[in-house]
Amino acid sequence: MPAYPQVSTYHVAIDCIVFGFDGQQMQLLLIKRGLEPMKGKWSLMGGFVQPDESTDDAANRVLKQLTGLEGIYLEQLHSFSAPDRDPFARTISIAYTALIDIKQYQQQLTDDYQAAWFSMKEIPSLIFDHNQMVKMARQRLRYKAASHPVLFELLPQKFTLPVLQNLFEDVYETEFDKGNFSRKMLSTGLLLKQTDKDKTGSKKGAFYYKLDKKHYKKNFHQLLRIVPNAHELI
Amino acid sequence: MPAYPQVSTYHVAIDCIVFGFDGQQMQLLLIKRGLEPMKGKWSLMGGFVQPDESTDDAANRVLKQLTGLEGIYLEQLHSFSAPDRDPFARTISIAYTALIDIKQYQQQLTDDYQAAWFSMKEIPSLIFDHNQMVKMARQRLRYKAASHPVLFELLPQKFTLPVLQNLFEDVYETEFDKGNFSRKMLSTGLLLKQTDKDKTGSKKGAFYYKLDKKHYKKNFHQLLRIVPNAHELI
DNA sequence: TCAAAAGTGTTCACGTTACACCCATGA
DNA sequence: TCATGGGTGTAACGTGAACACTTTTGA
Repeated sequence: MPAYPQVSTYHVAIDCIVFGFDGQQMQLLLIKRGLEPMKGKWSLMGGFVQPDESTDDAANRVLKQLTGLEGIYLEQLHSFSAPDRDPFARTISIAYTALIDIKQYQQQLTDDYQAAWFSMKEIPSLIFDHNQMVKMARQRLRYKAASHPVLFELLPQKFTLPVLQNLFEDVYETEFDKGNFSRKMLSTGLLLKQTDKDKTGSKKGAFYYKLDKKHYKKNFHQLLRIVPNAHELI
Repeated sequence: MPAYPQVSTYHVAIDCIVFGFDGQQMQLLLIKRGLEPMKGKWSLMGGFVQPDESTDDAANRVLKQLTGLEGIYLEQLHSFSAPDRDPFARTISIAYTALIDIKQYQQQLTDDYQAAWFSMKEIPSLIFDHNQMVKMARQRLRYKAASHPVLFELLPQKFTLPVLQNLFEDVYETEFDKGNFSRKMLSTGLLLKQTDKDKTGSKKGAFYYKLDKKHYKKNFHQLLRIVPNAHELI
């Protein structure tokens, strides 16, 4: 491979901050690192970028290895490049945020990677700058979710308004008025009411909704109004 | 330098999307590339990351070389990593958005780099994926400026409300009602009215304002309300 | 005194919030 | 029938948009 003369080269990795939602709380997927240095410590899922792939490709590949899922919602977060972030060798890492439906995630491969879900309040000390990555990912998710309907990526196809509200409340660490929440959410035109109900949460039962993919783009911006006092939270 | 065995390494570069504002229109700073391939074509200012620096460091170094200025507003935009983006050698580039006060920019070094300002409508075809970077930078700037007072970085210390309005109008490619604009802007508490006026624009003259650095953080979020119909623009 | 730009005031409509209320149903 | 959570109604309030109006001053 050609190179620019007298210009250094470095390892380039990707790391994935994988969020899930169990119906009550956001969860973070972590693995036990299988590589020295720091082998056996908790870590984000990551990998090195191959010569024939972009960092997006690499993130998708690594996520498929971990979860068995394809077409996961992925978004580049930030690159981390402190010269000493990996004490063994100079490595620049591009961090990606991934949002997955926790129920879709097949546990088949969990054992291979020793993966586990952690609630946001129980996140252990991670290798390198991974804790910083997680912190940034959460912040960015709040920012993004205030104006884009990304949080639906964390839910199954069918979900109820109370569950959706739980999700928003957990992401923004606040409580919403249920009346206002449901009215605002429905007013976006993004939700299609189903005929069946989820009766696990209450006697009356809550109607299921699906995301209206047709109107997804058109009403993209509407979520700005979902988060009350968004300016204080973002 | 140690390396992980059997893991490829690549060049890592930074590229800077440098925005300025001449009082009427946003401007983009470009240079004529001094390096093969594509020597002599218009390009963003960039450079390779050195072994002892982060990409932030590299961006600051490169910007100082170009403009002679330190402490410029810099923000990481995105990394670009298509395997063939640089046809000569595999290079991952981290793009940075820089906002500078065009009047502070000393033209001393312009000739060395053959730098020139271009209005947004006159941007030529650039090397590699640089046009894509510029496009993304503009989009992100709109997004960011809707909720953070970043556009002030483009103005001199003292500026008038009409000039500020021009800036917002150019960034969002729309027109604001001057009455509503000034009321909203002043209501953030970010602006300190000066006693002197700028009389170049009108007979009456417009009062100068300065940014109130004390309240800068406190009222950070307030700009959410500055852009009317922000949801349609972002 | 007029033109032109800066800046102020006022109205109306609408979105948001808070909170009271009704509904459905399993135990 | 009552407790519980789902869902609806509504009045008070605040904000944003539109636009008419006043101010200032050089020509």
